[in-house]
Amino acid sequence: MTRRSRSAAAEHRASVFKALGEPTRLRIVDYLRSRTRDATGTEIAAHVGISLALLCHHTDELVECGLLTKRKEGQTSIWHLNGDRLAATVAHFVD
Amino acid sequence: MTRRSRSAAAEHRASVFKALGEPTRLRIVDYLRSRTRDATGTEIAAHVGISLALLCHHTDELVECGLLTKRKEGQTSIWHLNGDRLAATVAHFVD
DNA sequence: GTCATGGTTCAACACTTGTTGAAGTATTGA
DNA sequence: TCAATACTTCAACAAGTGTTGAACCATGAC
Repeated sequence: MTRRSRSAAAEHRASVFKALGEPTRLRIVDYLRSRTRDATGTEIAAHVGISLALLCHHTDELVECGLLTKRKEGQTSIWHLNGDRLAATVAHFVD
Repeated sequence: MTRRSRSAAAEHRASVFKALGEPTRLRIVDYLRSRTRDATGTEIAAHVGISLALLCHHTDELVECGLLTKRKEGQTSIWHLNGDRLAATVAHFVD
């Protein structure tokens, strides 16, 4: 691994931690982890206790860093937690 | 665990992730992890490539969330990474 | 078509954060 | 005592962030 790609990897790892460093977003991730199935926007918003507008803002960040993916079914958005990405990021700190 | 302490724990977990979510701080933590011994302020600042003033600012945050502890030997500050705290925080995401 | 539902985008705001350079403090050596 | 070292604190600034409410856009039911 080159110096450049190593630091790029560090930047990306930091972006995941940054996303997790916001209590509301951490609750979104925790909620998705606690379920076995993916969740709709309204489900998440209701569970976390925030508006859909705010949910959109936070899910944008979580998608940006690769922690969440979205698919649309009709008018409903369905969110999927990328567990591998999460595991890979924290794996750095596990011996 | 009560609802209150559970959310307090989540807040604290978020504060650790927030600290790790800044590339410069992540590099400080990575550097301390890569060493076997604790490091002085000048060592860290030199390795990470930042001023002592900026290092102070970032170490404050890392101490605040319990990731780092400091001891003084004369005029030198020596930083110790709290590996247990780090492991405990990310353990949540490891099955 | 009308209406409700579920989501997205926008503008605006207060607040926080990373960074810099300069000034200040404490310790050590000559 | 003088000077150097190793931080620490301060003030200031630009940039970014979380939150809100309103407006907007699709989709589905009737």
